[in-house]
Amino acid sequence: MIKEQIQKILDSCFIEGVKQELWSDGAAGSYTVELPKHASQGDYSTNMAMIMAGREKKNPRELAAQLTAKLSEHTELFDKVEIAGPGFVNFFVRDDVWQSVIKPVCDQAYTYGSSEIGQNKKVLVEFVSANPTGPLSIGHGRQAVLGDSIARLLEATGHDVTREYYYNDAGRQMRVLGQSTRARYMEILGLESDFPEDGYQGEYIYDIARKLVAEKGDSLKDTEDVVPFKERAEQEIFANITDTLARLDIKFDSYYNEHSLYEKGLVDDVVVNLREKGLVYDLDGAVWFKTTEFGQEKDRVIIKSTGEPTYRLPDIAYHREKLRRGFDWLVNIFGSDHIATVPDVLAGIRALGYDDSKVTVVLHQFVTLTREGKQVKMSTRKANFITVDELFDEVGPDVIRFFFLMRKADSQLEFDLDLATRESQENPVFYVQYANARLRSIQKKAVEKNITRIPLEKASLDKLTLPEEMNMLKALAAFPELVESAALDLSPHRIIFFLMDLAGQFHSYYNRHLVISDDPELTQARLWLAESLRIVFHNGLRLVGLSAPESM
RNA sequence: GCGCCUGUAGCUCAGCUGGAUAGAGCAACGGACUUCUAAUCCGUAGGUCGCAGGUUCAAAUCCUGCCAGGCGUACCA
Repeated sequence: MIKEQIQKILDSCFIEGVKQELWSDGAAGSYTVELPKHASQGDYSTNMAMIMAGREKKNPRELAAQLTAKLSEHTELFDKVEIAGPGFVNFFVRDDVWQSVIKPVCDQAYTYGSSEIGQNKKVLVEFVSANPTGPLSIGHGRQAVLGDSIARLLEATGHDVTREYYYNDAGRQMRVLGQSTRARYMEILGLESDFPEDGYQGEYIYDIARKLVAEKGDSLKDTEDVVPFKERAEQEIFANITDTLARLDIKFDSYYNEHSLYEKGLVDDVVVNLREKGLVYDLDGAVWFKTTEFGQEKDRVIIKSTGEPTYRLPDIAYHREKLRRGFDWLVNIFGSDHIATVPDVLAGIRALGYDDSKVTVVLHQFVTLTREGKQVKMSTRKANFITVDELFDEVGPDVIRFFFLMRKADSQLEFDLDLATRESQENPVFYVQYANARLRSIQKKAVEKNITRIPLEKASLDKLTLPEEMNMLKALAAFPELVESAALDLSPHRIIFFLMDLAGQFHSYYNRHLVISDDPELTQARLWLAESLRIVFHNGLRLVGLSAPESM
């Protein structure tokens, strides 16, 4: 908000200069207000003079001097305005402007940082979307946490968010799951069984088979049909998955079954539609989609010669359906192994006459697991992977969420099992939560000492003059902008880094200065600062689904 | 071969649409608890931002070419 004020003032000075013919309007829209790295360079700076100089072949420092003269008149906001370096103009904002940020923070309390920039735009966030063939692995965990945190950020910025889980219970994978379950069932009964070569070897299949034996005895032993086995396995595994997600405080608004697309004829309809447009053809008994017309290297099969569709076809139908359901923005969270599907789906919806710019795909790289400094290899089929559940039992939801959010999606994420499970105290999540708990503790102490906060209007906030205090106030002021950009860029990791930075500032301040001191006026001012810090810690933690404990 | 992602301190990673002296945590070393929680703090040390060119007043950031790693490149999902 302070940044916006500065931008406005800067714009008006720019226009004024154009009218006075000090410079042309060539630089309009290309100069920026930015945050300098060093305190000596002010609170904000602008590169306007250098941009103008580049276009007009004038001396940047001369232009900067003229700009500075205009800006210096705004004493309601600035202490001073300086020219520096090659032609930067640095703004030094008055202390009382920073001090005044406490009021909106405390007034808005748990809504501080939220906004309406999303304008109620309907967003569908699709994530996890794992087929029910086994428990959620660490890789799914990253996706679950990433998707849910992105959804939370979008909600906080005024979007109308739907969380959706898309799955397929009809494909080859599921048939193998049914066969695997049947084989284990027979095995438990002591009967001959043929475990499929590429079957699911996890212990959980035995659990499901045991339940079947307990419920049905050997009544299924002559059933050649794998469907009852598949259905039972699916039911159990899905219950397990939703339970795991619930433990992480992740809930979906809808589960979309791929099968329903076939039932409604929506898959066939895509083919008919594309055929009308001349974008599909038959070759070698298969049906091909002319993806080359959309900039790709080669055409792709959408229906195999066996008559079965490839994954592309239902995916295209599904995405068209999302758009038909009235969503303005489709956010898909995919693992990097799904890269190949993205261009096909985009080409598909474009071919069908829909706007593919409404689709944003967040691709996250893989999670590598290390234990004792060595990488652990994982495979769902061989069931030698670590599940989200197992991890949960060892470290709890906050550590899981925090670990997965500490990296941007583009980076491969190394999950150090020793660090996560061993000494949980070394974990940075506690560093942030501890700051929140300490702030609460200060407030409790004040109550014990019978010190109650006087109304904010009566507090002498001008007592907050320490550099540490000014820096924290500046961070508080920047929080709403941060939430906005983290939401629009779908980058929850920025919230994490902000919180770690602010926690560092606060811990340092805490060790050096007393909030509750002999000076009653100063104590009041600092108690209000503490309250606004606590609010921002709370809001930041909740925004990415972390808890904000009051004591630790 | 081609496409996407990554390469920044010993390790794990930030660095927003190019900006002025590249940051943090861990690990290492030395300090701080009769004061609001030491799950904390203070200090020291650590860098040719993979390499080479180019664009720009300004490049870790943009462009090109190499090198290294990951994921894809199926009539598997």
